[in-house]
Amino acid sequence: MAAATSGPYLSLVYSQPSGFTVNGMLSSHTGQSLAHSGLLRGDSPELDHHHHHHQSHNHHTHHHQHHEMGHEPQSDEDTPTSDDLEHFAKQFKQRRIKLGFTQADVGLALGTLYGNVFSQTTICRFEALQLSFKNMCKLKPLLNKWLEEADSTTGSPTSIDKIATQGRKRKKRTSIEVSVKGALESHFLKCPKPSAQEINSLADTLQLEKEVVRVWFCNRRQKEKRMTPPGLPRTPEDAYSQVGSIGPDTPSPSIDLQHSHTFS
DNA sequence: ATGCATGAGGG
DNA sequence: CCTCATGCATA
Repeated sequence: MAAATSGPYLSLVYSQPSGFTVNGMLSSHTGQSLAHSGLLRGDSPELDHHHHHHQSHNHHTHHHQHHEMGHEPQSDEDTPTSDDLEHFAKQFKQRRIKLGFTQADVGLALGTLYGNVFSQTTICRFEALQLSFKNMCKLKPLLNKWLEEADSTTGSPTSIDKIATQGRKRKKRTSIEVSVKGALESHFLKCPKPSAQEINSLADTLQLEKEVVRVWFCNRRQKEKRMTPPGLPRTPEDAYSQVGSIGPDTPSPSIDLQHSHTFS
């Protein structure tokens, strides 16, 4: 291991992922195979304008065409609610495990099915609802589709694929000491969006690179935007109680963040 | 399962 | 610079 701690990472050529393999055509499709449209991972064309859609809220702006509703939650073409996502995530994980697949397997399978490969990390975060509401909505259909395939396909020959991405040397993960983390968190509470100057000062005080501090704040903000915000104990306790008189569902963590758009 | 990181897109 | 989607590397 010649990896030094926090060594100078050079900007080498990056083996861009654009060479996504479009193979993976399952030849054992009992049903009908579908031709997916090549969608690069990095598209993100959906830019919610300046309208903050609240989580757990449907804001169908222009949809005067055909409205079918009054039955099951989310059939295929409607924005799910936070609760729907939560339930789906649970179901998904359970089924996935039952079928004997790992999170990594699913990520790969999605790549084979749609051309969009996902990492174990993303699947994990989806199951744990640790993604933004929008991101969850985007991934749900994909995972749902996978579920159908996985359980319907009897003894499918799981195809394997290798994703060769990574030609550039990634900076080694900086390990921030617990005490330093605590300091950062304190500052975050005071000011979640410090200016460059503030960041510089902090970096100097904590003896960290400015970039590290900046990124830390960015990541911290993202965490606040997750569906399952940090510091919100899901009371893992009393989760094994299989009482038959359980409620219809679990209390939805309807959280509302996302605001403060008042310049600096 | 999660921490730190990269990169695209937008100002 | 920020947000946001995503993931390598690591605990």
